[in-house]
Amino acid sequence: MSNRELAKLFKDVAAAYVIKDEKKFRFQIIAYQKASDAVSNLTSELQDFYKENKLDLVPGIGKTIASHLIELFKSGKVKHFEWVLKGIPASVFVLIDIPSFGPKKAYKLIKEFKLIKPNTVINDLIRIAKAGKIAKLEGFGEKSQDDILRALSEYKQGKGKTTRMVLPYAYEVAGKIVSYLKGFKYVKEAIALGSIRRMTATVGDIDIAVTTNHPKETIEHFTSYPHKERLMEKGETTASILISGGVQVDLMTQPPESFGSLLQHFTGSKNHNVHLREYALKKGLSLSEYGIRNLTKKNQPLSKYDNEEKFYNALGLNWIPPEIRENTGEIELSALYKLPKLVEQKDIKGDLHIHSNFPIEPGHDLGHDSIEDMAAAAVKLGYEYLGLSEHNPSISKHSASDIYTLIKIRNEHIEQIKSKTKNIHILKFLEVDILVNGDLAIDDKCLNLLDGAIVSIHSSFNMNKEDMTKRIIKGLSHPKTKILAHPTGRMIGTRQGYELDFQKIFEFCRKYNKALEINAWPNRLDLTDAIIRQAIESKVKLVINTDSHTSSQMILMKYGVAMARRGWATKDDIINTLSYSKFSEWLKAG
DNA sequence: GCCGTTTTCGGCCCGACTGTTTTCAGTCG
Repeated sequence: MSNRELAKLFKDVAAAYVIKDEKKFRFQIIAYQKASDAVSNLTSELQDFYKENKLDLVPGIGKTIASHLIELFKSGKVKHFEWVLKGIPASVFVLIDIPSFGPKKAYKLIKEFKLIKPNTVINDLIRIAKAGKIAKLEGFGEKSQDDILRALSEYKQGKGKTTRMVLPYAYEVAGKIVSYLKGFKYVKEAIALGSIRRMTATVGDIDIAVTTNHPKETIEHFTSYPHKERLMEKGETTASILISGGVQVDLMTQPPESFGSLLQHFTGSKNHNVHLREYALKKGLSLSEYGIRNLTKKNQPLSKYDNEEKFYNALGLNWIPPEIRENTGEIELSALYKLPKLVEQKDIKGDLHIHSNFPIEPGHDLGHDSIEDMAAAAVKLGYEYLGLSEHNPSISKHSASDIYTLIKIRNEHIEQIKSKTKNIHILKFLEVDILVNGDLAIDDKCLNLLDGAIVSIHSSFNMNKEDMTKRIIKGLSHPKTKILAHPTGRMIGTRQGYELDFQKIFEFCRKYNKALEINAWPNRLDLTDAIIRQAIESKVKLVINTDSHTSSQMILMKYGVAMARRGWATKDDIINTLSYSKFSEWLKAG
């Protein structure tokens, strides 16, 4: 069973407990919801943990659930789950995947109208709603009947399940709304929070916080946003709208004196906040977006915090960078004042994965701008060095000697530019294909013309884990090979990326001094944050590159840096924070 | 059912909003 299916199973078990007796099973419900959440955020398959006898390593899975899982993987079913789910029609579990439907509402409707067929339940319920039968039920009314009807038809049309936005796009959309809000006279500060501030690779909905002493007028202004498609909710301090493209935007307001707690609360993540509040409770403190309440003394006024650092400090913690607020140990380390100093954009000294428009007749896409333009952009960014790494000349169109000549011509051209350009070091790289059998696309003679090779997979993506791992390690084995580009090959939203045995890749890279790339391209963001962290724990060096095909794309570096930060990378973990002389040493070292 | 820098027992985040209600239940983040 896949993680997705297991997460759904745990979610269903939690829902079944809610239906059975919410009070009695209160903590089982929390436990199964947590387990579901944990499994869906896992980067490797839970079944692999089982095979390696490591289920107990998964946070949120304890002894009881682990034993249920073992039973499940061995026999395909779990007696305890069957008991919990007994008597609840399968159609209930279809409905609870639809926004605004929880276990209670779903069960009540299913029971009332005897909708036991899971495949037809949505259409059946739509028909019943249209006939006006739901409004007559106790606890329902005309309004909720309309809401149900809309939720069901939106779900049927595939809305609500809208694909997540890539981070840079969400950033841009949020930026527009933020400036719209900042243009309003009563808004003091406006900032995008949530997953945008944490810089997750994809963003579901856009969260924005503002400080104002006039929340009512501000919410009025927000809900009249010109690109609004529909108002979702509007209260005294918060509101939600749907904008074109089906993107949900949530607004939260606070007066300026509570800006710190507002930032903290609305940045999340949810798991970070839950854990932080549990941590605070042990000290007798209760946290909310309004501030901190001391529970140990009676009638204490709420302590307010106008900035976030003071808020964390009040809990005995160092301020925690948003990118690592995922409840993966950051709170405990912060309490010990031992958080790592994460890499910053200003630490980056060069970009090594750049495609110019030099006519090298590559097998894949060529860049659009000249080497001179790329170099100028690098200077502007304050870099010390730039690695030119067009794709290798097409091996289907050219003979080995043609390829050698093409690379040589490019080298000569680079030398000419180098003699004119004194303020940046230009390196002769190439992005070389790793062929199906693990050989590199160009021969030793060609490779020896280079300062270094970046290697990557651009064909036969559908290999199994073992074969792909072998293929990549073979490709990395050449002494000129220094970097593995976009290691998983994923394309967000369109291609899943191949599976690799990362422990083997890490081992090889550490032993032979190879770096794994963090590719900053918006649809790639590859490596992912979780694998970056594992790589760092395995003491593997990383490099952050933009894979730019125009000079203007080189500013995308910040998204690569963000992924590195999410993976807890410090400056020392990133090769292209080295000065040019240190970097050259690394390049030449075997 | 999970978990541990006061704990292997005894805790378990906090609040907003909506609709259907006259004080609350359900859902969401």
